[in-house]
Amino acid sequence: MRDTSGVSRESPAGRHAISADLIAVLVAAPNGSPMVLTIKNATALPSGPFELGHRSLQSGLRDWVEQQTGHPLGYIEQLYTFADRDRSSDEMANRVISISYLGLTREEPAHGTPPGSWRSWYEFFPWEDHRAGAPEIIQDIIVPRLRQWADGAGQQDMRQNRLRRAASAFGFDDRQWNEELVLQRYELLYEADLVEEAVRAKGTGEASAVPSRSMSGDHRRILATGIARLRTKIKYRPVVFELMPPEFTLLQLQRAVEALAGLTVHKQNFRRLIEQQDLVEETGQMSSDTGGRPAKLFRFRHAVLDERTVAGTK
Amino acid sequence: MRDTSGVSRESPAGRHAISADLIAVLVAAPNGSPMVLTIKNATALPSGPFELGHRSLQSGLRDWVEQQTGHPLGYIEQLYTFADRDRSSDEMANRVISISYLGLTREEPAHGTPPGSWRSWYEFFPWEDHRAGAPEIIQDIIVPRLRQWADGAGQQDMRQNRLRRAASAFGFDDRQWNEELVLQRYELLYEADLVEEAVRAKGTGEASAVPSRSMSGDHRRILATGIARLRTKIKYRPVVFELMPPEFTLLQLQRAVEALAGLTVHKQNFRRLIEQQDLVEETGQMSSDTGGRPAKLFRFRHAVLDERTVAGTK
DNA sequence: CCTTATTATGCTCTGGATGAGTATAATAAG
DNA sequence: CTTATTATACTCATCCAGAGCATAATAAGG
Repeated sequence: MRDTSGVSRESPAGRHAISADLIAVLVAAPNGSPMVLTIKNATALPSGPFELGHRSLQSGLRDWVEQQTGHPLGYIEQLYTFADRDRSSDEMANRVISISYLGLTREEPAHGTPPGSWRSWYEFFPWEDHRAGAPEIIQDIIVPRLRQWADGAGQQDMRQNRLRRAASAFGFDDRQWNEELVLQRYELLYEADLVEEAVRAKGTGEASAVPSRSMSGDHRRILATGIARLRTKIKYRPVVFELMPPEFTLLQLQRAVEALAGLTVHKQNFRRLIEQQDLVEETGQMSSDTGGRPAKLFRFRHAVLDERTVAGTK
Repeated sequence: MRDTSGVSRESPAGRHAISADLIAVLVAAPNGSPMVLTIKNATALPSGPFELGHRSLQSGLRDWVEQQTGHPLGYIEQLYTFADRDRSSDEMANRVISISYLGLTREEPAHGTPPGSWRSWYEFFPWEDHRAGAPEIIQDIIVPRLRQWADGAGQQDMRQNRLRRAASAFGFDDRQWNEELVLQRYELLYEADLVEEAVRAKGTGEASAVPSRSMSGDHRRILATGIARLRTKIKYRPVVFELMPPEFTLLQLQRAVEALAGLTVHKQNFRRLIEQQDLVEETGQMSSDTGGRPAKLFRFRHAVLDERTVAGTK
């Protein structure tokens, strides 16, 4: 605090060498399924070193992703920067700072795209998809094991505390399900040794993780952070449109929102909200893809972005 | 994307050396004035190198701040990570990544505390304080200069666009003032060369900055980010209490919220909101400090934090 | 003692947003 | 020509936030 301000920075003698990584949570939502780009057989998020040549972190990520996927990145947002010591397995000499980003892209690349591949994010978080009601895995597996974990606590008040946190995260004991608590839920499961990563890291003997696809390192945690951020963001900023094709029906838009939120919404109310906010305009075209009455096609009104501080959906 | 996952990370050969800085936006709000800790005669935010010895970024910042200020840090939140090339003046050889944090502390240090000193954040952003109505600086200086700037644009649609953005940021042309747009407003003024930093960086000849205290580098921008984050956060998380003494009256609490938001709130509605959310409990004591009917003293109910996903104020 | 200023606190009214339901229109498929 | 499916228009009740009115409790000044 004394002598190092941001600008008249002295020469960095005495500082340790640190390298920086970019990690991306890349999201697409083709026909109402929320996909995330993974590598290494769906065990890791795409990442790469931050090169000195880049103008900024943001542009470094954008260049790198567009080069790799061949698709433009619609929206980029920084998620979080990690430098925890236990992140890199055991190398102490050189420390890695990981800067994670959320990126939205309009479509998944058509051509095969190994080595990266798109996965539904609910493979990693099966308890997060409530579009067809609360998944059975919650009542059947998660709740009993969390109760067990709470009972395992020493003192009375710690037991109470664990139970309260579990109930509020997973919405039992007449608590309401809150779709935004993705990270809290993952962290709770981690703390209770109910995800594979926790068993692996802590070396706890009896592994009884909740069935779900795990990732290496803390990548699943980063993914949880990205999903949580996106679920809150769509409520007050019109970012869903970054995932939509140029023209779409209102039902397609609704399906995309539902895919992200993991919840269904009331159709009529959804339309009322969208239209009264002037987020979209008719193209004049109709779509009759899936049987039933043909739907009007809409496009996003880009003008709203600088018209006012714009609200999102739902 | 091909071969660098987060975990089986190969040795960092070929990567360039990078060093990391922590920058803190430290906020206190003694008797209803929002203060930020500065150094170097209020031209910079406190910052320091990130050492390898620290367990994590967060704990590194906490250790460092508590050691420097002698006061515990109630709440810490990461703001943003910068690595723009133009941040460090001209040294290209070694690049600095700056990780900025928002920290809330309960009181300003009693003893003198040079070299750091607390300043009202409205010295840096005089246009942000609307507690006594919209400041004159907006109508008298900012709006005309922004109109001038918009008129200076080449094409018609660019002129329109600039005007729309200005009106939405500063709430003129019957637009509503939105206290959360702190960063947008600063960036707009920067773009229009109306803050000293822009004149300095771009070397634009005629300097006609809006009167306000500037900072070195992009520190004022970081401060704007912190204020904006805090103004949104108090609406859905009970973080104001991190700035309050253990016991306080409801009016003191209201004054703190108003100081942060830069707005006045309806007293009765504020109290209704606080009490119906069970955020506070009576201590049984009364305070008769300032004349008038004595007020009940309250304390924050820490239990609410794990009871449920808790809302904030306003 | 009485008036005034100041603050705390209780209560009401109103408009808008939100959640949820009902009804009707337009198409395809059998 | 019936059924299934989707789009789209209304309606209704509830909740909440903004705003105002009224009253209680104190200090200070005449």
